Amino acid sequence: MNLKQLSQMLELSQTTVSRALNGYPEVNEETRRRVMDAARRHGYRPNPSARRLATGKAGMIGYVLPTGSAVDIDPHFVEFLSGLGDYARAHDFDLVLSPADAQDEETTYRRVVANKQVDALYVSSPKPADKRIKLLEQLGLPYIVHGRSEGLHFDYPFMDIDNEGAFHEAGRLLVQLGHSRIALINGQRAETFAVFRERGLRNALAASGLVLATPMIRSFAMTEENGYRAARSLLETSPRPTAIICSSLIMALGVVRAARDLGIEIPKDMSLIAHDDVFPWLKPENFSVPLATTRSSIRLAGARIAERLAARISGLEEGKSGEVWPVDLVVRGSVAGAPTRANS
Amino acid sequence: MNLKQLSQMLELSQTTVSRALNGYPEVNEETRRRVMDAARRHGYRPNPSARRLATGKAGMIGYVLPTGSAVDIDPHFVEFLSGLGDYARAHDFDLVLSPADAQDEETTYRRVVANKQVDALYVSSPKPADKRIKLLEQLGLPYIVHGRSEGLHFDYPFMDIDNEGAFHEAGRLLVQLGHSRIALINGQRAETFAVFRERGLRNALAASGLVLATPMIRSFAMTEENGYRAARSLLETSPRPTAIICSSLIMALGVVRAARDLGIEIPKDMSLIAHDDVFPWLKPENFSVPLATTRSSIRLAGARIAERLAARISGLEEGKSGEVWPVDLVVRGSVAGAPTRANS
DNA sequence: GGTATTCCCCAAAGCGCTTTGATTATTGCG
DNA sequence: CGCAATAATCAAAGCGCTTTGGGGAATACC
Repeated sequence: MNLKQLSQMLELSQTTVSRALNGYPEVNEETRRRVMDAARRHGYRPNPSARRLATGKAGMIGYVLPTGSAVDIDPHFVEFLSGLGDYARAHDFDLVLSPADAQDEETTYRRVVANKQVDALYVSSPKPADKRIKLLEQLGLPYIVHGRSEGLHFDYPFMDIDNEGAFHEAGRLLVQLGHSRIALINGQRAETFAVFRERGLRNALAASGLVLATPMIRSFAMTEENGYRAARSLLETSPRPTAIICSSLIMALGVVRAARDLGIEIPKDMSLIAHDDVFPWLKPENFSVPLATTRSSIRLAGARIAERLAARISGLEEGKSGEVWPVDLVVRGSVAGAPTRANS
Repeated sequence: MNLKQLSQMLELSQTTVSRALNGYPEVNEETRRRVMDAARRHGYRPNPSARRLATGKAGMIGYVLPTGSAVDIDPHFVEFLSGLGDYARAHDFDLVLSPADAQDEETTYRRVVANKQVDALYVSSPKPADKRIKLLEQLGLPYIVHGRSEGLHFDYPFMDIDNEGAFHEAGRLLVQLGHSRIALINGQRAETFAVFRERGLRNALAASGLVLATPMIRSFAMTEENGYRAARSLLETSPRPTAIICSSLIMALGVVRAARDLGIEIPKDMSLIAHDDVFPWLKPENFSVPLATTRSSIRLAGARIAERLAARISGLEEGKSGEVWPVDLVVRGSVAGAPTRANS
């Protein structure tokens, strides 16, 4: 069933039917009702390709997916996607993933924009001075960044959580509990969130006259194995840290394993706080010692970004406004006062 | 730069230019070279919407993504996607995710097909007698199922791993090591893979005159927490199982935690084997006791499915052939002989 | 030499929609 | 009553591509 057939059936022109369906004012309300009704009854659905060709609007939002044998999409993505998908379903648009060579995403961005394949894009895992943001700004397609870049000389629309504040809080708590040797196991430095988290922790320590020394920082891709290695190398120094703050629950698994291997008890010998993006399949309260976390649902972020993208597409949202969500600090059994000298 | 401009520039008709570019035979090789060359130089890219409208081909493959507040996309999906994305990038097509209400995926499938939004679909997590397969068969769009259904009275194209064989092997190994009380912590029964795995294990036991009794089976969504609960409930019975086979690495985390809580040592008191889909962020060899696994890369499966979908789209692959990949059994420290009576 | 092939290329007709520019009723106003 | 304004509809022109159905020129065949 296409427009032509429908309009013949109604003995109206395609123009009128099209307008009736798309809510244009220059059509009699009675007629509109008739049209809407017939469309529903016959299950008429405008052909998206035709509509796209005519309007230039795609009804889809896009994401450039970095791929390559060396590239691992991380499991956070799927949670984010859940949120995005929820909103997208409710508002009837699809998502296009355009795989790109991780070495050369620019080509793909340009292609997607030039072809008008999508109405908006979202950008994730922004790096400091991220080129993709510059590019999109220049290409003029609506977009939102999930996270933040740094050192860009213009504003851009983003949605981020307060990584700095979160790790500041976490650090402050540890300091209050008497810890002074606090280590950080972070995600890769190339990611802006890692920069912010480090900064937050550093400032928290500085506020009490403490220093976050380079040897107390590890930055790696967030795998269990890297968490283990980082923790091990930290805990084998002397004097060892009495507390670790860690950027992901998955890494925290490795940290816990390292502590166990070394006979270090949590929280007696060492406190541990990790950032929790809220996975349904791995919960901090179920760690052998319930894990204190800085918590923020990445899924909700996905839904919010979808919402804002939709608003931008339809012109309801403009400007370059950034949005920063606060992060909860959830204290659980993995934190305790710093061990007394006798223990350490 | 569009076809019209390009053809004017070359002083050729759009027909000829189009044909030259798409490799049709009725064009002079010399002309073709000229055209190809000009197209490259001017960065001409056919507008996909127009092409789609004209040909009905979309240049995209689709996936209907079940969503809803109660639905969790599981982390396996992202690994699968990595593989799919790798292939898609290399062969220049995009992926469309169409979010659907998990309660009513049919509507979305119909829409996607009716609109010709994609050239092919892939279906994951098939259930026994999966309705989606019937529907697609009837709608006539190329598709491939990742996994298998059961009880369908027709053939369909699928790619699956040998779940039955894998758990058969795993079971056989345990039996050979003297285990007789073997428990299964499985994924949800609604998933066909869970049915196959149970069957594999059951047959392995039966081959030695043993029985996989219902009280020795647990079936839940594959989260750490469910792994813990299942293991706990199994290990608190008496006599308790001396070995557990578990359907996922994530669940295995919970199993290990349960064993630890109960003071049960792996592998001395209990052997453990889990299925490993190969995540970059969680590796079985890094469990506190290296975990024996049945291993199969879900990422490779993604790439293979993309390949087959592409072949189907271009008519290179036909028929309903299923493809079953063998699964490696990787023995590591988490398996040992059954404990002697004194220990159990 | 004339006719049949083959080789290249073209004009034009879609694909299904939106939108512009008119056209035909209807109503309002002096 | 006549003319302007308003409302409601339509025909037709794109959007950028593929593909059908020819057609002219060069080559082959008898």
